[in-house]
Amino acid sequence: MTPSPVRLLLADDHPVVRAGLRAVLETEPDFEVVADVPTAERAVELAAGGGFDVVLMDLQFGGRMLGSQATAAITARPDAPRVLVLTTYDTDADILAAIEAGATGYLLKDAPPEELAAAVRTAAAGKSALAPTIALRLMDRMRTPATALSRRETEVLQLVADGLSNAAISKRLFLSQATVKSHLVHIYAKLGVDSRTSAVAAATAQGLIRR
Amino acid sequence: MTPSPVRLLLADDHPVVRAGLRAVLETEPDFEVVADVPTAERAVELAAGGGFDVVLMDLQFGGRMLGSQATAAITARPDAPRVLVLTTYDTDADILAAIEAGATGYLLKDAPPEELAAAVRTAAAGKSALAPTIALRLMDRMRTPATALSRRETEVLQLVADGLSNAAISKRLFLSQATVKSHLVHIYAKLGVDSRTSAVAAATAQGLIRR
DNA sequence: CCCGGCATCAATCCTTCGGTTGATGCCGCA
DNA sequence: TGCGGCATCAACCGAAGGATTGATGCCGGG
Repeated sequence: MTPSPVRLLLADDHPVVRAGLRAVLETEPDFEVVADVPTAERAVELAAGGGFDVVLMDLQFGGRMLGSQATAAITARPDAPRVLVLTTYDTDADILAAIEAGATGYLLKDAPPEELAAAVRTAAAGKSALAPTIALRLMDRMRTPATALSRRETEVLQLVADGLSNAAISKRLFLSQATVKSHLVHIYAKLGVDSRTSAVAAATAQGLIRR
Repeated sequence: MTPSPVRLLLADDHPVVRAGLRAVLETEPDFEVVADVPTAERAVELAAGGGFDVVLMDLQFGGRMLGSQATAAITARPDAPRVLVLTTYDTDADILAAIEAGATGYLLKDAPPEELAAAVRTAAAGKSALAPTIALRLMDRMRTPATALSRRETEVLQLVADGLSNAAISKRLFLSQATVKSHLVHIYAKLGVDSRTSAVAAATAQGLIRR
């Protein structure tokens, strides 16, 4: 008998990557790449129509909707396909956002083809598929919660990285400057630094915030 | 008659991207993808052996040798193939490094297949092939030298981005703090900002420094 | 040859950032 | 139910960073 194949939807804004994924995945006899789309919006539309088992979703699209938002939109529906996030970078923020959005797995684009195929099968079976690097990262984060910034702290630090002053941040977030400073002090302690610029440097190095 | 095809070497550490480039380029009848390699070192070795017209070279490899170094090594030899740099990011520093290393062209990975093929043909003919975005960038830089940071200024700003204080920077570069501050003032003026953190933000946004 | 940009430094002033201490309310978990 | 983490705010103070002015030597291009 021929088992029913795994039906795939590819979403990535790079034509070359789409072609590469197609080439790599179609060598697997039990995979069928049904469609590939260049935007997150198209992915949501197509996925809503049904007919897919697994969606391979990039996180960074050239603007507009984020991959994590698209992931949330897709997984929110009943009888939704599994979403495998496939991205180049591995910032903590991205990983958590994807997982919270309901992604079944998280892979890096430099993964070898076998790993990729294995992850797709794992995802199709409904099981969680995390790249080894990612898994390690999450373990680390669990083990040392001291390093983990709170939601609010991350928010503040991101604005610092964007070049805002404490005054500007306090206005943006409807806080007093005292609160902003307080958050920063906690951030410094967690990151082991003693200035805003080095906090940004440390956080970007650890992938806690977006560049 | 059949014109002799353009013989290609692909260098990229992402298996998926290599497969994608192969898939995209092999649809062109006048292209022949002779080999693809996952490291810059292998690219230099193979290119040294001859037999290639154009090398498609990634800039970011997963460590060790940089694409720009490999580019320099390849173009340094007599009778070298043309090198087309193909990368995801477009920081000014990367672009200039690649061009100084002797790259014939510079493309972004999100380029559509037609653009890619056109660039390869242009490069094979020995002409310069720059992606529109990149060309614009260079024009901008030429037109407004005010925006261009001097070597020293870039050096200082990079250390600021790394989280160093003025005192630390002055020690690192064997300068007085006055000089560091002076550089910073010029940097602020050129970038149109008024603090170190926003200078870092602006510079990373414009790709003037590494993240 | 001289102008202009780059790199270097000094001295001043003052804004604001950073460190400290201390306090409150809320929520989740044990 | 009470502890601890998170988020919020206040007041204070010292210092680092930023603004300003001004000056020097070097080098390359017009």
